[in-house]
Amino acid sequence: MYEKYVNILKDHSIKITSQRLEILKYLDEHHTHPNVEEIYSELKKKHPSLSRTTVYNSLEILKKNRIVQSLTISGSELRYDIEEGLHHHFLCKKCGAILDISIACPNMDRTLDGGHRVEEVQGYFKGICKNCQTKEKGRRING
Amino acid sequence: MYEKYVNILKDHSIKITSQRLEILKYLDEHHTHPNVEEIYSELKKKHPSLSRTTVYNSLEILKKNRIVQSLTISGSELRYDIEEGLHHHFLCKKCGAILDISIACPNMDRTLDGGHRVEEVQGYFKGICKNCQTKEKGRRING
DNA sequence: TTCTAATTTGTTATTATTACAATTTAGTAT
DNA sequence: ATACTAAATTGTAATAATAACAAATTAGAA
Repeated sequence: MYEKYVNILKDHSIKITSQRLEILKYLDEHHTHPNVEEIYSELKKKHPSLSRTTVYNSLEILKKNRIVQSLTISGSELRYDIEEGLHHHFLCKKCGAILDISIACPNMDRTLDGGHRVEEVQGYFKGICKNCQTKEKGRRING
Repeated sequence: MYEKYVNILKDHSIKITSQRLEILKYLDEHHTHPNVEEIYSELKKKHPSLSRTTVYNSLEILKKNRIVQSLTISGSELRYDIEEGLHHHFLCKKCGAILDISIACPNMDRTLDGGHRVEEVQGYFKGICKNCQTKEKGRRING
């Protein structure tokens, strides 16, 4: 059940702990780009001894190993995402959802003229998501 | 001297105050993407009565009017930038500098398939800037 | 010049994150 | 299997950015 996550940690020579496995599993099963608080409070339900600091520490080591990435799109807190292929993100200003956006971008090959060495690329789009637009229309029609 | 900034505020029907003019002038003359603290402490030198809250409030109203934009690239604090044509940003992980990047990106036309209405687009690149790379090389050669 | 709503100010509150020290544990060597 | 040690976990306390708020001030209209 946790084999997949055990292997990910092994591949990166990261010490295997139940906390790290749970966090990794949570991110793998919830592609909602949760913040630390959400990860912490959800996992705390099943593992009451979990500490917030451990969530911070674990995400940090996973990040250093490029297993997860942190998003600054919200502006007030970091959001976390399993790294699986380059993609961009869309933040809905109305409902707050952060959605994956798969678009081709010529700049995502991590090179850049100007001579800077690019190691990370993040594309952030903000606006109103499809779902919230539908709701808007509905409200207008119905009064 | 402040005419340029007076006009910008007038064009947006924003009440003209000396604080707003100074903040706008500072951003116009310093394209270093400063944070609130930097703007505040710099302007405080010449205008000792300035309050940090005013800097926050002023930037907020300038942002709502799309005169300035805030960047979340640093992850720990908002950085501010005068809005002048779409461009991307590069953050140097070594020296912390945030540099403007002028690259063409097909996604920057603010439309996006998937049905989301895009109102803002920000491209963040992180790595080591040209300048810091030069320093690295120099150090290696000299010992 | 007067008036009023908006702005500025200073302080206090909130929230995300980091620092730190004590306890526990994973994984290696015996 | 056992003992050992460095690393991880935990809980608490500190820090830093931002927001909330109420009183004093001011821009701009009447």
